[in-house]
Amino acid sequence: MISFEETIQKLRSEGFKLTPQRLAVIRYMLGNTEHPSALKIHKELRRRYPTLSFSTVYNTLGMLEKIAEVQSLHIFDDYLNYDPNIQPHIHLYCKGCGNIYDIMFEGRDDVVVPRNEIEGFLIDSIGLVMKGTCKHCR
Amino acid sequence: MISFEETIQKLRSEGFKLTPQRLAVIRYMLGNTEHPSALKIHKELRRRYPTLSFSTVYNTLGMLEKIAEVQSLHIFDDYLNYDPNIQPHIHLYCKGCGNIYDIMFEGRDDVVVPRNEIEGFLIDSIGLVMKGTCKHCR
DNA sequence: GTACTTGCAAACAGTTTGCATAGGC
DNA sequence: GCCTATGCAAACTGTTTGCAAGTAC
Repeated sequence: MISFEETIQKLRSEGFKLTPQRLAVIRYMLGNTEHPSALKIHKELRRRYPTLSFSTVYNTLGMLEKIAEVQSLHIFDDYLNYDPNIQPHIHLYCKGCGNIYDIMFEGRDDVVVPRNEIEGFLIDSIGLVMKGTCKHCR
Repeated sequence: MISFEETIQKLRSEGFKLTPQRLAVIRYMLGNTEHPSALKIHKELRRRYPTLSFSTVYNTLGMLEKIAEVQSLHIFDDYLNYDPNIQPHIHLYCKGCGNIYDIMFEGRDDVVVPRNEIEGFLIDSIGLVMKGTCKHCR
């Protein structure tokens, strides 16, 4: 998600209707670096849109994920987090403050993943999954 | 999970009882590089242990995870996979054959994560989450 | 006016739990 | 024999779906 206009444009061109609920989710996610859960998004937006339902939040996030304006993250066991940053990047979850920090590739073609420490962050566990095509299947 | 004896030893010393069901799960996981799901484990073992229940499979996997002889993996959206390899390593899931390949750190202190290709594997997406403690919380 | 979207409630699926019975030690 | 483990079924939880009413276009 780069800008409001670009996202709106893409939705229009794909035939999605611009409802107030969808626009609210889009505005909430734009530039949001907190990696909110669906619950958090729903709770926050409900203050201004009291009838906003969970299914609409999920529907909108699913729509944004389908047009690649948002990605869902499996950081915790029991729910998903959503990220408007769709560039390839790395997540550091701090067990102390609960923050989720981003490390970008920043134009580089690779990132060095250390076993112990990265940018002052002390690593307990590394979960790295890549999806794609193996050499036998190419 | 390095060996049968070492795992048995650890369970005994932690006060866990060695039931046929638990031994079956342990034998099934030992050296298994397929990253099976609980469903797969249950289905396979049920051929020899027709009354083996899902809850016992989950209970046993939970026990093995607690004593750090197994780790659970969030590779897919809808279920967990289990891995007896508890060394830090990387998973490559091939959309073609469905295999999950391991890349070990192999004594090194870091792994270079490229954006496009690794060991002949063509990368579509990278999911990397590290958990630990940030510099402010140390 | 015609779809598509919403909001509610019910369904869904993987995992977890409660409890009476079974069995390791 | 004691106490934990098992197996069944029911509960749980985040997410998804069905459908009547509402609304963007």
